[in-house]
Amino acid sequence: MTIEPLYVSESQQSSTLADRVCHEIITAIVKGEIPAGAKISEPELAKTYGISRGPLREAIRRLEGLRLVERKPHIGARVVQLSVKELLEIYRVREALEGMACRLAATAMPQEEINQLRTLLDQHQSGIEEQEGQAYFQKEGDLDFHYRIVMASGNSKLQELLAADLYHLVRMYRYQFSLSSSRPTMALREHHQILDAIEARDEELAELLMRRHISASRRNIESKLNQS
Amino acid sequence: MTIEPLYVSESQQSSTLADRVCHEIITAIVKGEIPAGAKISEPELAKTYGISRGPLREAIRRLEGLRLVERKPHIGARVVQLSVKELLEIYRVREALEGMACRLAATAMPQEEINQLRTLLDQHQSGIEEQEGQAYFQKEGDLDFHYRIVMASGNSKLQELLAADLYHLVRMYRYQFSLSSSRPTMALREHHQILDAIEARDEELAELLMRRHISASRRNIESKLNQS
DNA sequence: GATAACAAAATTGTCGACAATGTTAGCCTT
DNA sequence: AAGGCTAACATTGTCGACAATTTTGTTATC
Repeated sequence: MTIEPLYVSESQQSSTLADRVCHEIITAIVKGEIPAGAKISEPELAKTYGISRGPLREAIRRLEGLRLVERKPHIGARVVQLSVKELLEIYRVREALEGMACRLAATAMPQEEINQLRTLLDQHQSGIEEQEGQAYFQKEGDLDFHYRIVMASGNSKLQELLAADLYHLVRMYRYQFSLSSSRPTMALREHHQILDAIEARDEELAELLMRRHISASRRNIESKLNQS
Repeated sequence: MTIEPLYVSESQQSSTLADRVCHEIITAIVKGEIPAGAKISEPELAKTYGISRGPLREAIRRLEGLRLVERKPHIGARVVQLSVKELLEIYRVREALEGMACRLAATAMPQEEINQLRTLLDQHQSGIEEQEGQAYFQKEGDLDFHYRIVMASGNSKLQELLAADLYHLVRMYRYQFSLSSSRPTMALREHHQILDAIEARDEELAELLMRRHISASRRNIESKLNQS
């Protein structure tokens, strides 16, 4: 049984070419099939996806808004070039936004969802112990936990900014830098503590723990990438 | 030989129609010239701005990413409908993001910029005392202070999310709900305190004060709009 | 051999026309 | 008269062609 990545609106029967292709390109960029920094050729991509340049350009405009590509007038669009500096910046943003999300979730998350999330964490535990699919759990599983907290905040603006915008970039970094938390056991324990605070309806603590959790990840990455 | 006005400046020399018209539409939406909740007719708008539907649709795709319009396939785009609930949600996001921005600014803001910002606050003081142009200072002046803090954070992701995305919506609300801080003196004092904390390089305090400042604005709006 | 100017090719930007879908108005049935 | 069906209309979605701009390649000059 695989955990459905909820944040990927999948199989998109969006009925419009631009929307459908937009999602396909997002996936391709996140997975590195279209490499970072690569130029996006409109005629080439149009042929690849079998559509005309009209809808494709609309899709690119959307990707521009998601900060997955950068466009210069009359020159063209390039996939964003990932840098360590920007990755660390994103973690600062996550620390702020997910901290707030966690604070709100402490008030708004129904007990039923808390129980479900606890079950999910237990599955992650199994995943780590078995060493099987560890990479999966560390990557997508971690993001799944964070995703559920954000959704539980009940704040649609937070949900949009994090789940719809930022997580694409986060996943892109994980794929391409092969970033996996080198501290899965520690991270899992922190997830449990965060959930404890939410269940205790302790806003202050919930926010504090989430911020520490993300801050620790940031410092972890920082030291790992600085030493090279 | 015709003499072109060299300083068309304000009207975005973006060299591409889609970009130029996009900015024009943003302004029109923020100011309410295209009212909230209104349907966006592509043929009509295309005629208004004297362009064809191609670039216009690209502009609309961009507005969609900025959350200024909502699009439904085969039905069309509408300007977002502002609600009190969403306004309060935005203030939660600002509390989190600008709190973080303020924390970073406490480390990164050069003394020179701090001095300039202090001067700006003194001008705001004069504005309030004279009662002349009070509305201006309360609206745009307040946002100007916050804008400078965000820029001083040195975090490009924060800058994008706040300055490029969120502030459009904030300004839209201010225009259309005629929201002006009913506590200009208090707000100005808080601005000074925040700047004091930054000058003292006290990250913790700077973040705390900014969060309180925005939280107070939120509660102020909350009580004012709930009583009606 | 290097550089600058020019010409050719490729790419992006824009437009108008056609196809697909959604909406509306009128007619028929009950 | 009310409700549903149908056809005409309007709007959105898609496409191919043309214009404007940038990039590339060539040639001529120093």
